[in-house]
Amino acid sequence: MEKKPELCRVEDALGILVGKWKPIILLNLLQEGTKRFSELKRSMPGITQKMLTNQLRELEAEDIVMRKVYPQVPPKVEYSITEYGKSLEPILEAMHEWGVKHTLHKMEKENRENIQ
Amino acid sequence: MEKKPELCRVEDALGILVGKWKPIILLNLLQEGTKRFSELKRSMPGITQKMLTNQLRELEAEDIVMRKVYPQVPPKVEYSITEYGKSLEPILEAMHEWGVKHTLHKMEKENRENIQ
DNA sequence: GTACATAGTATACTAAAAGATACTTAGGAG
DNA sequence: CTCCTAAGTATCTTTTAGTATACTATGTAC
Repeated sequence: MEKKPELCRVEDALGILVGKWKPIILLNLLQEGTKRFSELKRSMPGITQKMLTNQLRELEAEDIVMRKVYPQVPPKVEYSITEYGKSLEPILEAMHEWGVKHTLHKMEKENRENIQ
Repeated sequence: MEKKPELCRVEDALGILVGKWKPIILLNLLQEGTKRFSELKRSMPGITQKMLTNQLRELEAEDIVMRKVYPQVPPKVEYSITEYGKSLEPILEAMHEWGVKHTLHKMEKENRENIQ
């Protein structure tokens, strides 16, 4: 672990991943490659137009997501993960694995508590 | 990457790490081993009593942090990372490394934009 | 000329997280 | 007896995140 907390950049990574929909968006795009706005929306039941646009814009600003506009009517906009964005994959993977273990850990704990 | 988004546990890990002070607390305890409440507070300028208690309680509830009360007056309470909590270290480490790269990436990007 | 489609924006609202500030508890020092 | 200490609680206000709903632009099909 880093010895100089003042140089700690954990929060930078966290800042990019945090947001109710960002991990879902990233996982979605990592799995499917490229998706249109409407496809993304359909695959995230419950998200509003505004939120999806919002979160995509933030990811775009950090160079994690690419936005490609086709000059057509009705509009067509495609989103995909940038090469740079793919560097987040190991972190997401590690978090997912940890999350799975944590779910088990919590279940075990609950069992112990219920027995006593 | 996991093929079944409905089984995705990324958010569980995220949920535990998120909070304005949690990463700082965790890093602090990982580096220093065990600390008293007041020591933690001193090493985090700007945090309020309430917030520190709050975040520690949440970490304790997830079995990440251990709380040891000495029955004295004035009170003495020590906090430390649990064995289980240490399993978060690789994630924090990965995030820190990524964060460092991201800082460089952003600087390069800004330079490119300023030149043009 | 009206309706439809997609990818938005605008505005108002609610809920959740964080911050500021004051109060509590009980033994020991003076 | 009054003050000090450490580790809290309690209450209130502010800030930020997220939701709901309505509106817009424009080429094509009918």
